Parts: sequence; C-alpha cells; structure tokens
Amino acid sequence: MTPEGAPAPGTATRRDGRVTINDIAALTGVAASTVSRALSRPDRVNRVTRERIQAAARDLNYVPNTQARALSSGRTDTVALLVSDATNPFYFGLIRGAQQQLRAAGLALLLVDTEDSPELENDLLGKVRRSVDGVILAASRLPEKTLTAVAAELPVITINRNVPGVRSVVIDSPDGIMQAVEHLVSLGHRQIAYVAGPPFSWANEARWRALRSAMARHGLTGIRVGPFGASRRSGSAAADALLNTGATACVTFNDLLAIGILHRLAERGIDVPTEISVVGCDDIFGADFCSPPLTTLTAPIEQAGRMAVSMLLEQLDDLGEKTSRRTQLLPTHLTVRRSSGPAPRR
Amino acid sequence: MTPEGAPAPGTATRRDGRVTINDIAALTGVAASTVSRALSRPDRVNRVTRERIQAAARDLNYVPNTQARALSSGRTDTVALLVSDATNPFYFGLIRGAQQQLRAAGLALLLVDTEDSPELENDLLGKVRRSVDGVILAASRLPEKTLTAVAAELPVITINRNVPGVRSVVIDSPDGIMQAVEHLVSLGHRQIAYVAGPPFSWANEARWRALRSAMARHGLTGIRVGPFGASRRSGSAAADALLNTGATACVTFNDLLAIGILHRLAERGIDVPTEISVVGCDDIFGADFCSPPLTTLTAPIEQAGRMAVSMLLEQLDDLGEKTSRRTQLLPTHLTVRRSSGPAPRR
DNA sequence: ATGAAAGCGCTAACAT
DNA sequence: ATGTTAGCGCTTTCAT
Repeated sequence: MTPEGAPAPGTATRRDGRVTINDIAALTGVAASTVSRALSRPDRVNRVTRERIQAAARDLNYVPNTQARALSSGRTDTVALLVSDATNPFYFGLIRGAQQQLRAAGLALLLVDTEDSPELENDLLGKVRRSVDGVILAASRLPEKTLTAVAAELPVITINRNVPGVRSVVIDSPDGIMQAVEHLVSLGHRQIAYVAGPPFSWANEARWRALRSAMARHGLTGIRVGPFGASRRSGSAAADALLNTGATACVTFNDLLAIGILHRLAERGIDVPTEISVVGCDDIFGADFCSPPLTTLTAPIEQAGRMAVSMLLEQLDDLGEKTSRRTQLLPTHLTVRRSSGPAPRR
Repeated sequence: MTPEGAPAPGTATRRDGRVTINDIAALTGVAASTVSRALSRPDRVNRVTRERIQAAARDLNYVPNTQARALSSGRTDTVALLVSDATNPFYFGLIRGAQQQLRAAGLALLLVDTEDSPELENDLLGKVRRSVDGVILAASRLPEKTLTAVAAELPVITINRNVPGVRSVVIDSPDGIMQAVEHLVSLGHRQIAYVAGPPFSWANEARWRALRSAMARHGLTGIRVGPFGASRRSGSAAADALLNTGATACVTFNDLLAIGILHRLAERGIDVPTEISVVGCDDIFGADFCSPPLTTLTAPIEQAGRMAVSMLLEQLDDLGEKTSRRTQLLPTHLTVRRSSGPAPRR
C-alpha cells in the first residue's frame, strides 16, 4: 500500500487488511505469542526469529488490529481532544499542535465537540473515556468537582482551566492583559472596559480579574460588559453595549468577539482607533488581516496543543506521580497593530 | 457522572467505568447475551426484562466498551477524516460539518492530518483502516489506482476528488469559476490569470480548466501562474508572479492564497481593485473581513462535510450497492465583495 | 527464548 | 424470548 502500488518489496498486496498474527505464526512456524512479542517487544525475542517474523509481517502486509490490542492490553493508542466549539479558530491551532505531537508518538486523535454545553461535555467524556488512553480538555466547562473526579480515574490534561489536582496548560493571558492595560493607559485611556465572554469560562473570569487589578494599580476602575458568546455574531451586541459605557478602549474576551465588534463599529460609523481602541485576546487566524488589524494578546496556541500532549504522554508513561510540573504557564505578549491608539480628547 | 454529581437517580457513582454486561447480567439474573441484546437491539427482547436491564445498566453506570464491541461485531462506530492540512481554514468547516453529522448518528471522529504528503496519507490510511467503519478523504493526494483499491475494501467518500468507482462530494467550483469569469469580463477585464495551487490537487486542475474554457468562450486566453502552496505565505510569490503577467484580474486556487496576495499587493502599494482585481475560492473564515473584503466563490463547506458523512453512513447501512448517486455536486456561487472592480484603463 | 492457554468485553450463531 | 457457546485478535501469565 504505497502510493504507486509497491506494498512490500517484490510482493503484490496480499490478503490485505485481514492478516493476523496467526498467519505470521503459521508462516514462520512459531507460536502466535512469539509473534506478538517480536512485534511489540522485540528485545524479548531471539534476533534471528525476530527478523524472520518481522520480514513475514512486512511480506504479508500485516497491520495490527488496534481494537484487539486495546482489549487485551488496555492501551488504545488514542487520545481524545475535547473542544467546546470546533468552529472557533482558536481551537484550530490547538488541534493542529496536538495532532502534530500525537503523530510523532504514533497516537491517534479523537476529536470531540462539546458544543459549549457542560452536560454534553460530560456525556461525551463518559462515552469516550474507555476508548482512549487519556483526554485533553480544552477550555472545559465542567464543574470543578467533576473535573477532579474524572482526573482521578483517567489521565487528563486541561487547557486554560486550572483545577487543583488536574495537570494543565494555561496560557497566561492575565499577564498579557496587564500589558494591554499598560499600553492603553500609556495612550491616555482612563475608561477601559472588559468585554466578557461566556459565563462558564474559567479563562473569562481570570481575564476580568486581571484587567480589574491592572486598572486598580493605576487608581482606575475597570468596566465590565457582558457576558457575550465567544463569536463574531455576538460582537454587535457587545459593541453597542460597549459604546454605552462611555469607555474609550476595551479588551475583549477573545479575538472573535473583537472582530465582531470591529465590524459593528464600522457599521455604526465609529472609527477605530481614533474614537475607540479595541484589544483582543489570542491572536487567532485573521487577527492580523482584519480591518483595522487587531491589537491583541498573542497566545502560543499550537504550542499549548503540543505541550498538552507532551504532558499527557509523560503521565501515561510514568504511570507514577513523579511527573513534572502540574501546571504549565505559557507566556503571551501584546502585539500592537492598528486597532489601538491614543485616547480621544474629550 | 452528570455535571453536578447526580449520576443516577439516587445513586452515587459506583464502580464507575469498569462495569461490564456480566455485572448487569448478574444483577438482573439473565444471561449476558440477553443484556447485550437488550442494549443493542431492544426490540428483540421482552419488554419487562428489557426495562429491568436498562434500569440496571443505568444504575451501574454502564458504558459499553467500544473496543470489545468492535472486536466481535466488526463495527467501530468511528469514522476517519483525512485532511491534508489541519491548519487550513477550509478544513475547519469540513471538520465541523462532519463532526455534527457524525454526532447525530452517534459516531466518533478520528482526525488525521496527512501533511499534504501522498506517502504519509497512504501510510496513515493503512494504519487507521482497521479502526474505523469508513473513511472520508478530503482533497486526497493519492494516485487514482490507489484510491480505487482502497475504496474496494473499505467504505470511502472523497471530497473534492473525483475518481471512477469512488463515491464523492465535489464542490462545483468550476461552475463558480465560470461565474467569476463572467463577472470579471463584464467589468472589462481581458487579461485574467489563474493562480494555481499545489501540483497534486485534483481541484486545482479542475479550476484551471474551467477558467480556461470560460475565457475561451469569450475568445480570450487564460493565463496560468504557479504552482503555489495553498497558503497565505505563498501569496507573496504569487502576487509578484501575477503582476509580471500583466493581467488585470486573477482567480486564485483558494482564499488563503488570495489573502496572501492581497497582503503583498498592499505592501507593494498596488491598489485592489482599481489596479488589479482578485477573486478567491471557497469563502473561508476571514474572506469577508480581510482588506479589502474578498470577492470569492462561496462554497458550502460545512454542508460538504455533512454530506460526506451522510453518504458514508448510507453506504454503511445499505451494505449493498443500491446506494444513491455516486457523486454529489454541490453548487457554489460568486460572492462579490470589494476586491473586484472595473478593469483599469490602459 | 519460546510455547500453551487463558481471557479482555462483547456479539452472534445456534439451541432451547 | 432467552440461554449457551464460540470466538473476534491480541497480550500476558505461566510453563517449559
């Protein structure tokens, strides 16, 4: 099964796909168990038999049956990635990073979309848990105790969700938000609003707290509007609410929302950044070419995906608790583009 | 395992996760096979026993072991989706559509990224084939004979790749390209270039042919530049090559490339659309808010994903050959935004 | 170092 | 309608 039809040296595809270790055993005159060993723990078998077996496997175009392997060994070589909305560009990067790292380790990716519902998330998690070696929960909406319980029974890594006892990768947007506030304050803004995302989002609260405290440091008070859905569509309502606060600048829960806001502001004839500055979060695909290009907190999204997988694999191998750090904080930085500028003179 | 910790009415989570049909059988006093039946084909079992069994299953928090089920039944309830680049926004829609439809049918999605390599695609396909009930190949780079061979042994649906004997969903961009050419010609353009995508892409050739023939219909000759990678990065080289042809308008292989071109043109101080018009393909996320917003061929991407799954499921159920249409053509339409305008006077 | 045998959890004939 | 009996393909003791 190579592209040009040269499956094994000198042999045409033979009984392709239904070859079992028994066939190999028969062909090589050894027991099936020996074949199994030769294939999964080559060091536990005599060199010459091992090579005979491996050659036969190649000849017969043997592909191990993962279900059977899983059934007896308990390992599925598959990892589930749960995202709350497969449509959100933020997750694309995550998916990609995870996929990369998994492939490198020879594992498969089961993608699950929880549609932003804690109930569905929990349901689906229950369904897949037995089919995977571990789970990566991106921006989980699950209550803390559920999360802890799940993590006790199954290797789990969360992304952007920090719960005691659960290893996690968190993108340090709060730190970035400090930078964003400094940036805006230095541009003369005094009325800065946080445009909040979905209610169950842990990251959302973390970001709001960061904004508030950064503001407080300057003796200012953060304004909060929302909650809004983490989508472009929600941007219209958000923009209107935002204008109503009298803020001269805002930091939004994520870029999707920011892009939606930009759109609505243009629609209402309000210029960005001369009349109002907008700062997003994440730096997703599109943030650099929307109009005006968005000032945002650049998050190492793919890296987060890769990191989550690495941590999970580490946990799978180590078995014990001697695993490294419980939570990995990934730094963000402010990327200034054209949606932020000096505060308007009043 | 419900979000708030109320797993079964009145019962705390019990032996969670390792409950088998035997436990249920023991509890209800029936044979394991009866439990199996009650759970998978409820109509084949007496109503009262069935209900007892179902209640017990719920009480014990039973979750079927998919590997075991797969091993004995041959069905994995999983479908693989192979994409050539999980990073390409075009696939996001596909993934999403597929995921939706699969969930509705209770199947899981195994996502595979082939990194644009035919060899890797073939390899990975070999690995997953036994773990899934069927496969959806998005923009496959596999040679025709390989594809035919694979499809003979496993339910396969291709997307944007038409090969005899393989059922497929194809987005009718060629038809859209006709519309695009009409649009451009009516704006006075006479020199229109096609900015070609990756060499192994079937869709790429189809689009080029469509452009050439649409041009011919007006007694004009299509210009071709490329090939280029289907990415924004490739847009720079593409823009430069494009300008060199003297064309006043272009249609690009996809939006990613078009957005890259737009960027490069701006960089070189060339105004779109007064100096040159750009038309993309697909209408991906971002096409409507880049600058200027992109005139493009709107493709029903999510629908394509859903359709592919439907066709696959149909094939899985019907088993026989009485399945419907071999290839589903999905219409596209031209969405005119601001990147196309009247040809410049010479 | 290798073989024999048991079994992972489930489904699917075949009986009853 | 339900129970009995074999496996599915593999890994894993336990012998040898």
